[in-house]
Amino acid sequence: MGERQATTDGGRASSDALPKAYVPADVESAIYQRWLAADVFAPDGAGSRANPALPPFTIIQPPPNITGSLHLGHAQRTAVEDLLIRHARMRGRAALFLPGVDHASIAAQYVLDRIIATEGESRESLGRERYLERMWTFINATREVMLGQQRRLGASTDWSRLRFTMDDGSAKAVRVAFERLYRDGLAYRTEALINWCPGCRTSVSDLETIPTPETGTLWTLRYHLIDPATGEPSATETVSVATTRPETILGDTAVAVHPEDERFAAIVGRQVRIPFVGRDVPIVADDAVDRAFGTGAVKITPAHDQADYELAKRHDLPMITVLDDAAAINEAGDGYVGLDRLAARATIVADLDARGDLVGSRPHEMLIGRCQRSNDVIEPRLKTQWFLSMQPLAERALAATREGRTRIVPARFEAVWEHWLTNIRDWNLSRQLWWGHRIPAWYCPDGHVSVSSEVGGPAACAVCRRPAAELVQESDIFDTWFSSGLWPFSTLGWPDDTADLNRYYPTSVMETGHDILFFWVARMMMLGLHLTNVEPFHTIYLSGLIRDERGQRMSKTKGNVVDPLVVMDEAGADALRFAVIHGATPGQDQKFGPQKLDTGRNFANKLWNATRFVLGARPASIPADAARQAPDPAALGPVERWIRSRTAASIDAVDAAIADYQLAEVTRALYDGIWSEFCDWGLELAKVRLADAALPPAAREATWWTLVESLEVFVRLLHPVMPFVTEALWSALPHRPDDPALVIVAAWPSTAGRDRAAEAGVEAILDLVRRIRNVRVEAGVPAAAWLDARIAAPGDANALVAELLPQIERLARVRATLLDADKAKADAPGALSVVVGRLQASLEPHADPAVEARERERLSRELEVVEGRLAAARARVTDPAFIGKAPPAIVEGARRSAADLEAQAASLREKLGT
RNA sequence: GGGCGAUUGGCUCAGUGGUUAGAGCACGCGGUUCACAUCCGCGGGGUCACUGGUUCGAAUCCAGUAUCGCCCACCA
Repeated sequence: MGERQATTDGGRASSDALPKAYVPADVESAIYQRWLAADVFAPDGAGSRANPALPPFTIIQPPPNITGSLHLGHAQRTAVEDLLIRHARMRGRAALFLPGVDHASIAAQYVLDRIIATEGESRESLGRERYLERMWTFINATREVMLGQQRRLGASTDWSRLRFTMDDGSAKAVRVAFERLYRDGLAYRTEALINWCPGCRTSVSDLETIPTPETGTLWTLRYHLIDPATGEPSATETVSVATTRPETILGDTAVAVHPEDERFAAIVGRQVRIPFVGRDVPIVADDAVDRAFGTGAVKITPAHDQADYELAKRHDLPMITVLDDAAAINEAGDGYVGLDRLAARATIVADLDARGDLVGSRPHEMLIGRCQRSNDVIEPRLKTQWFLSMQPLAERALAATREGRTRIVPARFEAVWEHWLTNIRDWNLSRQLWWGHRIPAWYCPDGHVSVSSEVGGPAACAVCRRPAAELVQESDIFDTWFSSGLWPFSTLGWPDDTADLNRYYPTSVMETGHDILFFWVARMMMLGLHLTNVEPFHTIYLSGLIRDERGQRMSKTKGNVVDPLVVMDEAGADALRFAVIHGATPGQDQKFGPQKLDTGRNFANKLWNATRFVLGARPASIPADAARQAPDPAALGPVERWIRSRTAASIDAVDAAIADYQLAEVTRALYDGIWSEFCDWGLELAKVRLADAALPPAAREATWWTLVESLEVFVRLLHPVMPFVTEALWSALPHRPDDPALVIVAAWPSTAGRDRAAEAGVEAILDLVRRIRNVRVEAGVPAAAWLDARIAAPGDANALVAELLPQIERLARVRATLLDADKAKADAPGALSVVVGRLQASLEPHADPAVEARERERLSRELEVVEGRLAAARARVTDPAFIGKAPPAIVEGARRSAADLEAQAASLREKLGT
């Protein structure tokens, strides 16, 4: 299959092949090809090492819109998903990461319309068939760009299962789902008030209508009451109403007042005449009217206002549509027919003024609904459309999270989830677009409705059995989110009873941005529960949004979109992945600037060079092709035990962070573990034994195998975050015969446990080294100078210090003499004193009075600090409230720390001679 | 109008009750240490937004305030 066998051919311990710095681009692409060749992405691929006894782990990728190239937000999502998948894969789970693309009907049409407009064409000029052909050409091009970006990022998606929301499988799922929902009485067709976008010429959902603040005008105008005696409008009796949309008076069918408003009590039940259209309409009383707003009386336009629509239904008022598809006045608007809504508004205001019925106007702050896509002002309109009853579906979705079958990360979004699902309104499924799934409903000349999931439609009218030839299919298509809502199971073969559906459904984690929690996640949950009877995923992981350096949302119109490809060209995919995961606090937006990439790039380089060093430091007694072996326990020194224990600590930290979805914490733990501990201290300490020709070979071999072992663990731990550099290093490291050739399918590390005693012992020595370095600098000792040092350690620490004296010498740049524990006090005059914990050192610089003076000053400052802390510590341990109420372990800790400080202060005082 | 989030060093952010609040970047000083200058060593820098409360103990819990941001909502 691949160019390698399933296992390594033993070690290849050599640094010759590794260049001095990690250079990503060419390495990355070669590695991706190796993964593909080894067939490791598919959970059932030839290279899979999944344990069949373990449950599978499935992530269905949120399908990006087909319309364009990916941005940093996609890169972050993919990085997070891929991290989870790679981790699960290494844990031995059959890990399916299923890729896909969304047809994005309204967004795609919007983009294509603008493209063809530059060619002098339009939707209408092309016609439905040619338009759709054009769309397929368009998306076939963009799709390749997007998939290339995913590969570049290292997404370990199973390309054999790539899906598209417009492919045959999705189309079938859509038809069957709709038929089920229709039969179950949840999908229904009715005339209702919908959000109409005149620019896109389609209805849009509530979620796609963006409330936008705007300063409009609030006009006050008056209607004349009908004189009951004459049946004609009275010249004197009027009622004033306030409106921001005067053109809608053409569709007014009532005036409403509050039932308890005494100002209007006398006229409730009377009629007013609507100007221009000459219609007489009633004055009704309704609680919904706000007495304090405007004049207290409100004109009612049921066909073009949500609140008016609700009120009209309560009062059984007629509903008159006055706007057409282009939002121009239709034939109901008498003298204004054909005028655009805004032109009509101006004309009507002028005409009212001319009649003397315009009472006044003032600027008015308000929220205007605008189209998420085209930014046109949305007009509410009456239309016959398909809707989906949401309440029964929402209840099950709510139960799933309330009862813990699905968990939302971070948990605070559960409150948002609750609120939205408990106040949910029915979903308008119909779109007057062409690009998408056509609603599988057929109408017969008698108006009967037939819904069918058959490709060819129903054989006959479901009601009157008229033949299919006489039926006409609905021309509307589905809201693009309808097919998206089926995604977790349509991708696995639903509605067919497929092997994939049985094995990988329900899926594991749904990762996506918190901005589409309602658009998408809630709908997948509701449709999934209804259609498959099970929660489609057990965890919803919500990512934050990526913003630019100034905290602004990235958007094409702002021109601040960062192209992941450009970023990866500069710093590599690993660096980008590290950066976006490093900032990935669940649900929290992150700002992204180029400087954040440096951390990841440098980190990859650091690990790269650490590996180069280790490979190059192989003792001559170990053959270059030796298979990896565990270090001989009998030959381990304190340093080796410390390295192994700290490596185990890193495993624990990473495991805990992943289990809790604290992915940023994963990068932090690894950065600290690899750089600050393993490289800064582990390797430096290990160099001493590796270079000591006087030691028996077994000791040096144990040190080297310890380094190899830790490095190998770190490479595996880091692989889900930085897959490329770790894969490159994996092939350079020696392995056991049964290790796989690729780290992507290597086993996740497990810990043999910590060695707390070794950690504490070495940690104390590291503290001593740190303090010596610090003192040297403060005393102005030249960095290159070697000082004589006398080191004192109390009884039980003495042996360890003795054993690690060479390491202390190297790291602190001193020539050390270890004093007998009994005679530990003797400081030479003029020496630099170091006191840390229970260890002491005195350094003897070249005789220099200036250094001596600085040294006394330094010790006084240090004593001051120690005494301050000591005072606080004493106060605490003598406080009866503290002793009585704090847990014993805390009290004990405080006592110990007070005693240490006391000893330290005493020794400092002695050195100062006070 | 309701809800949520943020507020910690110059910048970007960790840190949900326990000694002395951390990191990266930036900054200052020093460095030809044989893995790495994409580096090494040392250092300066924070009354944890504010006010009050709970507690032996608060950046952390509670209440309120302020500023910024987001979500939801049919005052025409």
